[in-house]
Amino acid sequence: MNKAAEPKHENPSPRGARLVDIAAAVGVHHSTVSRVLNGDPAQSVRPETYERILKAARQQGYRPNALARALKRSRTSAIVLVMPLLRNPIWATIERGALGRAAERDYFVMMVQEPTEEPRPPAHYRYLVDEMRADGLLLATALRAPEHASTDPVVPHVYLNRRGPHKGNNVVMDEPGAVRLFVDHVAGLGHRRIALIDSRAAVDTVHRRATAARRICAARGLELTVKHAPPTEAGGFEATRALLAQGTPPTACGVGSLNQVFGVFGALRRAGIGIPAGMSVVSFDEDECLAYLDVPVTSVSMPYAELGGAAVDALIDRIERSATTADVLIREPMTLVQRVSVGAAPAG
Amino acid sequence: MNKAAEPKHENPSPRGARLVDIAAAVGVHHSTVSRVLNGDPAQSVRPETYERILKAARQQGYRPNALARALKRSRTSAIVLVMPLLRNPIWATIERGALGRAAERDYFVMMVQEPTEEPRPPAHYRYLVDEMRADGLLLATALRAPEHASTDPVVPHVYLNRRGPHKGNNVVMDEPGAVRLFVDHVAGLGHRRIALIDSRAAVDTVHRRATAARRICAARGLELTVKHAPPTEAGGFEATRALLAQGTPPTACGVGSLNQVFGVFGALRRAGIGIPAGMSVVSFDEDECLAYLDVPVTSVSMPYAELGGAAVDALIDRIERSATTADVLIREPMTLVQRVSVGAAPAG
DNA sequence: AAGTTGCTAGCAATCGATTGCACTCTGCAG
DNA sequence: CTGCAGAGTGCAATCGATTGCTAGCAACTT
Repeated sequence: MNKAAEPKHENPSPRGARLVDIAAAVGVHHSTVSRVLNGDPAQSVRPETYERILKAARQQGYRPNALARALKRSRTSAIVLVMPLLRNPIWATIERGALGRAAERDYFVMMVQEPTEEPRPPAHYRYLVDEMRADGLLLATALRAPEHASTDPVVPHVYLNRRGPHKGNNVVMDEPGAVRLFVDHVAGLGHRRIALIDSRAAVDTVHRRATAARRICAARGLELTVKHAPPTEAGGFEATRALLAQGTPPTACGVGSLNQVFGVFGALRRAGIGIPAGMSVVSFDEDECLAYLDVPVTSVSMPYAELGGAAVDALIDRIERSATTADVLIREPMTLVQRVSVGAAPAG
Repeated sequence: MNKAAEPKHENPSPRGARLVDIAAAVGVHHSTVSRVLNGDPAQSVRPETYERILKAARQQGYRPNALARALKRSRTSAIVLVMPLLRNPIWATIERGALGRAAERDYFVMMVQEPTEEPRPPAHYRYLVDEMRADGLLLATALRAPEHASTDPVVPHVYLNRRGPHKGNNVVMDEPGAVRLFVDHVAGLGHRRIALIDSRAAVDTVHRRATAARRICAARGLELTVKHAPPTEAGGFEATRALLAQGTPPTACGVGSLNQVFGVFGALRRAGIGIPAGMSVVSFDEDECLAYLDVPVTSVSMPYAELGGAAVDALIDRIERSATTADVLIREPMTLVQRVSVGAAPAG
């Protein structure tokens, strides 16, 4: 601690100005400054004092110390977003939606990456709230909840794009709706044998899509094959090869993730199967690049930014009003982006 | 010897246990607990007391309040990562590298998204340090620094994948090396007219690549065309069309971003130009999907995770040791991933 | 003239952890 | 028996902001 010569005596603190600094400049008590700056309605101040405080605060570039404030208020105004680290662009979209909404509501978002290879139970992230780094958790880890229903002291949290063990704090996409869009479209074109290539069933969204697909296909008398594979190019490739090895392969398939789409295309190309002549393909992830592939890919476009925003809203409601919110299902706008990878079923 | 029959001091705080709670349970002053838990070397405690403190802390699941600690220590152990919100997968990789390194060094990372449509100068993010939400800034906003050299009170910060107005706090990739890899490869196959399709020149990485390309091509007597376009599929598409409209179009091109690659492919396909027969293509972003396109794309693979990690190291060094670090250039491992989108130059 | 009201503002406790300093014991040397 | 060292702890200030309560003072009411 060598005494660094501070040439500027305006601000004794090495950091920014504090309440006491501007109080000293104006000649009032710092509590008065606090009330003025926070617009305390119970406080009345002479207009002149008011102006001088505001001016001094501006001049000194006052920024409230978020730590001290949070400590006193017992509220950090920060939330943690726990996300898997995947290349899938939907996560970026969800993130954008969440960050935007959080900013609107004056919250900070701290990101934590879920190690994909070794996912942790949501309870693992409790410490962030216990250490008072944040007020609540936005859990976007992909896996379904096999864990013990956590009855320990509850930390505000909301599950994003997955369902947790309890009702009331889940914000999810209308996956059955997306599946129906896909099935209706291809069934309308005469396809009777349908496939779903998706990530592993332990992923909640995948589970819901697969369940919905089975229900919908059963109701329509369609034959369904579900293939689970890693959400990568290689995963899509292998799943497609397995599909083609069937006696009577499907003629239309929905693909759960963008990366798998590339693999599906690769496998069909290698097998000499034309798209959509030999196989119709629909992606459940919409991305601009799909329009530029050798065969532009039809996809189901889902409102991921809204999903992120709605999850933030739900979490903040829980934090601020300790509200027992209801599960949120994001439906709109969900559209089928028709390009050319879907065609009529082959005759016969 | 008071045999406290586990008086189970009901934690009066609605949040987790505090130092005073475990101090009360053990029957010592909370300052003693603090020293024990922090392993203060200047402290001597009876082994028995030591054990009881540790046990009580464990029992009550003590978590230090990060806010109070940071307030007292004047250090938050958190850094902010400011990133553009782009679909480009390199950002996810940089992020992974940064988050991993930060975790190793016991720092938290708070993400802030740079609005892509309306980028802000780095100074805009100062408030995060001024409000003591973090100790420093990792600036990964893409634009080159046109701003006035900021001489105001310095906040610890490091520029990531771009260069700021000053030396010493920039961590960048060896873009000239990447360009050389590309040019050497295609020149070695006989190409004499080369193009670079990249984002706008205001982006620092783009500027460095373009500059390097001009220098290298000039030195080798190669003809170079640089096209700037948005880092999107549409951008790559348009740039390629413009290129093909030239009297004697180039026969090999490097493409700055993954999304543009799709556009380039689309435009070449539409123009009936084969890859690599009519045009060799190299991507400056490596991604697994490139291997699965109809013509697998040769790319330059760069160590983005290392870049993110090195930037975190540089920033933390600046924060903790207020060190005047040197600029960091990430070179290794940088490789040319050869696939099939590059071929010999057309004869003539 | 005394009491009441309203405006303006200060005092001090508080949030939870850290840390320099001081204090109380023992044991032991002088 | 006195003094002193050192082990083992406690006290209280501190970080910066918030907020319930108090207090001075002027104006206004009976």
